[in-house]
Amino acid sequence: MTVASWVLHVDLDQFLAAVEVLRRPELAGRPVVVGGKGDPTQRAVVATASYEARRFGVRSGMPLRTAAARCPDAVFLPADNAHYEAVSQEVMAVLRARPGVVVEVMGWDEAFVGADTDDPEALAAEIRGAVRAATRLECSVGIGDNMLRAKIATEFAKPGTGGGAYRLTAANWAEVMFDRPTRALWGIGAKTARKLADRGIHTVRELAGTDPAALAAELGPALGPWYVQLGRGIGRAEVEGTPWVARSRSHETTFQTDLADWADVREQVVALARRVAAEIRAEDRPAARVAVKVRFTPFSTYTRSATLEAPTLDADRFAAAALEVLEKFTSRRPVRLLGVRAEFTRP
DNA sequence: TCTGGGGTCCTAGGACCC
DNA sequence: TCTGGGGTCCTAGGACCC
Repeated sequence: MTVASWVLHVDLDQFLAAVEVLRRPELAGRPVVVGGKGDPTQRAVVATASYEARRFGVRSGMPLRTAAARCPDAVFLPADNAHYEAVSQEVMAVLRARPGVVVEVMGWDEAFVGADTDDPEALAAEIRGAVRAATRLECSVGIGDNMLRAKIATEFAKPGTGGGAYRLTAANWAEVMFDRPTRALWGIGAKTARKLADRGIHTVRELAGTDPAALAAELGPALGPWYVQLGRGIGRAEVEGTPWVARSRSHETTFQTDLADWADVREQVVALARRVAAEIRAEDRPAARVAVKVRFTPFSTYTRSATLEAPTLDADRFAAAALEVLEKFTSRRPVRLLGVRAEFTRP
């Protein structure tokens, strides 16, 4: 056996629902839907549905109202982000505790692990056991020769389809992926899949065989060639362990009742700006730009932004700048959502 | 059944400068 | 006389992901 460099993608199963069931064991086996304030009559969407709820067709991103229609017996729970963040950190600590590994966190419920080993399946089994022992949570592990393949491999490792781990490398990429739609690739969404289909590219095989320069001309100088690389299973192989430096900080709110009075809109923008300002001050990261997002009824969404005269940590100045940007909007249609974002200077 | 919240990166056009 | 080409910043929008 030779020691090689591997990428493992660790993905917690039905994370939010599983965490809620842990603190309320009587919910085990029941359809559980986590999202919003846990009130399916409110404007909010599903953050995570348990596998039992998914059997009724409940999916992430679906309005809670729809989820309730599909699964009237589901238990609806409010999202408790602070708790999920804490549990997530426990899991990441378990991953980082393995000797010699590099961990790159991708969200609350997933991380890449870079490791040199002659038996990645054994490492995957060790990780699953360690996470289970420390947190009582289940996870699936994708094994790959780069991050793209490891990430996609996780889909084949999930409960119901896989046995907890799955290996996807250059050796079986064509066999496993070539007949699948381009949408199966990490980075190709519904819109891009349609654009590719319009050009006669439906499968991963067809994408892999496309001339990168031709796609550059049609879909952009960077994106076009990148899509072809995705089709070929090529991606970053080095997992980065250095802490992520955020580019921006933002808050947004969807109002349960649209704001019809522009005075209320101004007031809410100031409140959001002050929340953002408090956070960037706590992080000591001055805002260089401010952006304001407005979603009018029914759903048209626009963003306006401006570079500040000088980067600032001052809440009054930041809020004033946000109000100034808000004035770039001239429509006075009812407002469904407001957002304020601070962008940091690039180091 | 009307569509959350928090992010990142890419693209393209225009301004502006040399 | 009304024409060049490159580089960079600013801004808005699009797309994707968790």
